[in-house]
Amino acid sequence: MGKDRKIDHVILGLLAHENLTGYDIKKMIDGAISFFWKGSFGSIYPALLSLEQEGLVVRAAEEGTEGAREKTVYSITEAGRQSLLAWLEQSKAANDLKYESLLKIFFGGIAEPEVTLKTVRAFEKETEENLKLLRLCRDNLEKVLDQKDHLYYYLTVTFGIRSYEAYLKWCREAAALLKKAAGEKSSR
Amino acid sequence: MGKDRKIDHVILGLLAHENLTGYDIKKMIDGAISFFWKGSFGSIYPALLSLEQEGLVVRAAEEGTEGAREKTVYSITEAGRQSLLAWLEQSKAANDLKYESLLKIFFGGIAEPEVTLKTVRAFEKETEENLKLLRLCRDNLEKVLDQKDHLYYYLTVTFGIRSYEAYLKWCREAAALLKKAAGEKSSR
DNA sequence: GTTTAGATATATCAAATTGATATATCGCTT
DNA sequence: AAGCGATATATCAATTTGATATATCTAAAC
Repeated sequence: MGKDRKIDHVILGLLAHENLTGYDIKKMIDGAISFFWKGSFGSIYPALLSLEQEGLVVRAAEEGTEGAREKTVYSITEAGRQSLLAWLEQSKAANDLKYESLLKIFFGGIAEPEVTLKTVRAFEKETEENLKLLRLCRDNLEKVLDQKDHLYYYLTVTFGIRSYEAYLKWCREAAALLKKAAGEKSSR
Repeated sequence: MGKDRKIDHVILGLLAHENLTGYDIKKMIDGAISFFWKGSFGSIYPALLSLEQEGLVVRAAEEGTEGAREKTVYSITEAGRQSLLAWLEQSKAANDLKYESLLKIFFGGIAEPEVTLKTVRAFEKETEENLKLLRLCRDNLEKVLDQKDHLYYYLTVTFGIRSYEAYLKWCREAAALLKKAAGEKSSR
């Protein structure tokens, strides 16, 4: 059973690029990968302590401790890099989704079609906003695509864009079917 | 804080349609909604006890207890139906995704492009299989679309199909870019 | 100059969830 | 009669969330 902490891979992956504090890690997750992965302080800080004990990360040397505010910058070790690589190389991956919107749509038969139509509209609006952000992101990335790691970031962003575009197309179809259902109901 | 159990809505939604045991609920989740929502026995059984205490479900009258194997069939109450409806009517919804595949792709720069290409291929294969199943599902549903609840089931299935189709399109683009990156590397 | 608001930084906790394991019965085949 | 897979419930450690608490630093506002 033991060793099932997904957050470890996120932390090691981010630290493989640069030294970070727990707070920095949270910011990175929220900024760069939140559209397909989330993480909270409550999992990050305990995981950092645990990774340190396992020797996969170490506290980075502090420059100028003088009067500096207390913070713990972490750095990945060679063992950490190996662990990360081992995870990357097993191409199997668990993709777990929890779409509360779809759950509401699935159970829509319990309420009037208008209720589900509202759920679809809310989902559509949220998706439009997310899509707008990701497109901005992509436009910026395309200017620097030649640089080493940017291809990989670009790939995840285009995944998000393709997905969101498909969601929006579906939203329009779904809304049309629900309006039809609402119409049939009222004209009986 | 309290009352944050998403599994409650799944259970109530399923019970709104028919009486079920905890085991039945697990089977329903696995069969009908697993492509966008999962649930384990470890959350279902405790939730059923809790919902019973809150008066949202009751143990259904057993027919022919004679020699029948022990099982607990649950039934939704009027209060349960109201609770479910209240949840449906607030169109806000939390959609939480955990794509381990994308996480591996995001951190792909640490390994050779071939490693990420393998991850994309594995994701593509899994998606193709899922898509095949959902298309079968849709074909069967289209024959009975006139029936009450089937529209809502159909909507979630088409959501899955549209998403998976978009994933596959992206997989091909991603594979092409990764092959190019691998080629540039070897010809330096 | 000082209050105040927002960002930085870490820690902790109850509640929810996962994934595994344990236990036992039933129905079917060998 | 043995064995296997499905039915059925329960439990537990480990993980994760989301909230809350605490404290400092920075910059703007007054």
